[in-house]
Amino acid sequence: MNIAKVIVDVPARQTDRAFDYLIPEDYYGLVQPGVRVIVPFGPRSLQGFVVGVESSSNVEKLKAITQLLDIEPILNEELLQLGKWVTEQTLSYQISSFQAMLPAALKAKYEKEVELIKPEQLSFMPVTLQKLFQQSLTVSWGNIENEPGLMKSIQKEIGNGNVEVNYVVKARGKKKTHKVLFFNSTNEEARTLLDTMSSQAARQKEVIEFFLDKQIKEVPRITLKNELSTTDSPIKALIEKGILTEKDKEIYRDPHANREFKRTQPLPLTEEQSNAIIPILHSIEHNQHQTYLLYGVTGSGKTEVYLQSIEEVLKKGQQAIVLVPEISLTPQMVERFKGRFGSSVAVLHSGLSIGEKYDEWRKIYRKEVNVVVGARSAVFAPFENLGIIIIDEEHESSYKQEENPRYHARDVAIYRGSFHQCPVVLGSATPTLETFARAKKGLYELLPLSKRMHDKGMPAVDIVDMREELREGNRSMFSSLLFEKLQDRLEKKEQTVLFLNRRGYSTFIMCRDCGFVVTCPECDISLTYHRSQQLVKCHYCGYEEPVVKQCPSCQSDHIRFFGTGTQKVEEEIGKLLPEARIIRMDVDTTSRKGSHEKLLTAFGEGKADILLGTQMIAKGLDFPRVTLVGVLTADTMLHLPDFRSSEKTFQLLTQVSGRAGRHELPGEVVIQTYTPEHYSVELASQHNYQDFYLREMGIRKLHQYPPFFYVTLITVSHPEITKVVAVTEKISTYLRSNLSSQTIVLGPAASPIPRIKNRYRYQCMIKYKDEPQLRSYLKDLMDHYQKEMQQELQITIDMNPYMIM
DNA sequence: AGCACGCCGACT
DNA sequence: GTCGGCGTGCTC
Repeated sequence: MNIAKVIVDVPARQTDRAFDYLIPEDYYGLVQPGVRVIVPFGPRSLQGFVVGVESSSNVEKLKAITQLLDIEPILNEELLQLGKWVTEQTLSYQISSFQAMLPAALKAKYEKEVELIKPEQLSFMPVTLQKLFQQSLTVSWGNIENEPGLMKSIQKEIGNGNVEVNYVVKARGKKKTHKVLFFNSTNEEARTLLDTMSSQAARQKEVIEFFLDKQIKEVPRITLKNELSTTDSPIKALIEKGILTEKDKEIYRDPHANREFKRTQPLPLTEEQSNAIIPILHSIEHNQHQTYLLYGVTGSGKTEVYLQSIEEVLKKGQQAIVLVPEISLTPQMVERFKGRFGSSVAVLHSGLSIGEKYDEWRKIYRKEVNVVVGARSAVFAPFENLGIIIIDEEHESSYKQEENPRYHARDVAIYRGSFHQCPVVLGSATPTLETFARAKKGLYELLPLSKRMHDKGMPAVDIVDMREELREGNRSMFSSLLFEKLQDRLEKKEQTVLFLNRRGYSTFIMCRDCGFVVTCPECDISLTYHRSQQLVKCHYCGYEEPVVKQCPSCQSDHIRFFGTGTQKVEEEIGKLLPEARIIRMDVDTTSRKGSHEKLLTAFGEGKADILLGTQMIAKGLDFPRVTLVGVLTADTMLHLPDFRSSEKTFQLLTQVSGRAGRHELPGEVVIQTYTPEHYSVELASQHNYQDFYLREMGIRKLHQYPPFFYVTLITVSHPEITKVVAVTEKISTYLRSNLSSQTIVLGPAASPIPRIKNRYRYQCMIKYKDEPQLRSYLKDLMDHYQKEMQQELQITIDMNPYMIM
């Protein structure tokens, strides 16, 4: 058993398999599946994952593992197996799946450096080299690659055998440590010590007394110095005498260090909640895998059901994973879990730094916590005795990873739930059609919560037809109804949330004389005007340029800004209601770390009357003084070329409406739209999921979309349009001729965004009911285009797309 | 992904 | 003749 099977850190088709390496004698028994190693690969050094250990290999000339990075496997058997499954399901590379399961800190960083191996030859080398190696024998490649002269001399010395190129693997995540002092004596020893010590050593005595007083055996050096306001010298003396020892001890960066969480007790459950929790508790008790759909409106008390289920799991000595959408990982949510379970909760979300995430992850890995609350990737938390997995707001699109591996957290959760024989609870007021259909079919168990807590009814919703407003001469972005209510709230000192799904100032800029539209030179997308910076930006590639005052095509100055973004609304409110205090939340105001939280806290403290924002304000917020919610244009999403657009609109509107009146004050909702008759708008205003579900299912069935059919989307991109069309054409022909006659292959068709960053994009959509061979055909396709994909051609395959772009 | 190897054009 | 362009194929 001295051969290791290693998956190396090269995400490419040709290297997506295990390579064999010799295990050096020193590492016998230590190299086991799931550990990370450093191995030579061609001329380089790479990080890799050991996936197997065997006693023989078919390869003649084996190289040996250079370094072992983990003493304990970083991926246990279950996770290795899960990684393989994810790879197969999503058609990605094994290495990508492994990396997706671990915190970024564990991903290697590579550096190329040159080393002077014969220092005695230095004096014969050019002065430039002598200077270069003056400080150290190794110099990073970055220092020389941009200096052609230096490069030449280095190359010559490499030829002479005096200098060598090394590829070093650098760890990214550093464990943060601090110095801790350990007290080695018993109390009695210490007392006799105190007597025998010289009276000169007053400071040292103080230190010993400190340990005796506090009855502790260890203390961080910093703490000791602060408490006794002493210096290093007495400590050093004690260390030399052997009374104290000093060690580096790992500490965790605690993102919630300065926050107190008030401990909460389980709340009495309503009858509905009790009915919902009974089957879950039953599954927990009997180690049964079952997927539940906790179907409850906003404010119906889903969280309490989660909390009490987890409590049961913890009582059994098992662990729990709670997934929440990235955006709702607000302090409010974290607070509820930390409040109930205290320090046994780890929190994982994108707001943490790489180091902080690593720390939280290690708490899980070392079983120091039993509960993890986190976004999508937390589904891979390395717990070994899972008792429950909860996915809150199951319908949220952020559970789908939009890069390789393109996995859906819900699928992973159910897979792990089956492995651990534990329940998976999906919670939502507006479940995805797929999930609700499965619940209806009995594949999942439906647990309804129909009533809002504290007998609060759903807020009243008014739909305003903006075409009507226009006919009556109201050209502003506020209907008279919404404006009236807005004024009313300002007078009553109550708060309003305004929702608009577009950032920036205006959505497109057109010349009224010749019809010229300002578009991105690299993407076929109109540019958005950002007024505060006087720039136009592309929301897809980030391109920006100064705003034009004259039409670039006909020089006319009849330039007009069409469409409305958050910036424009902010400005407009400023004009109409100058006394209103507004907080604007969109990508532009929340890109800095922590700003998201800061803005919400400010709003919660009543520092503003109006919260204006995009998508990101729709979820999870719960502010008692919000009594009015306005949706400025409900149909922005409705007309996207995506079979889920109605569903997404319905979910969003329902979600937003749920923000109003969650507490004592009754809430009102105003939805402005140009298509008031559309069923997603109408049914959302009535909070009527059931009818929406039936209506939408009819449409899905008619057009052969999920949940009736599976969908796979292939996107081809290349700088030349002819190439893109040709390849997409070939792919669809190939699939058509190989797949069953019930399967529908659509395309080639231009993608909804036909060009991004100078690359043309075409798509081919496969709709199928049963196609067991599909994955292998797609693999063959990828193999066939492998060479071209190493150059300009890009083919992405999404086995269950959530965005058709 | 890198990198070496290898085969064709413009130059000391 | 050689230096260097990037197409091709390999990495245990």
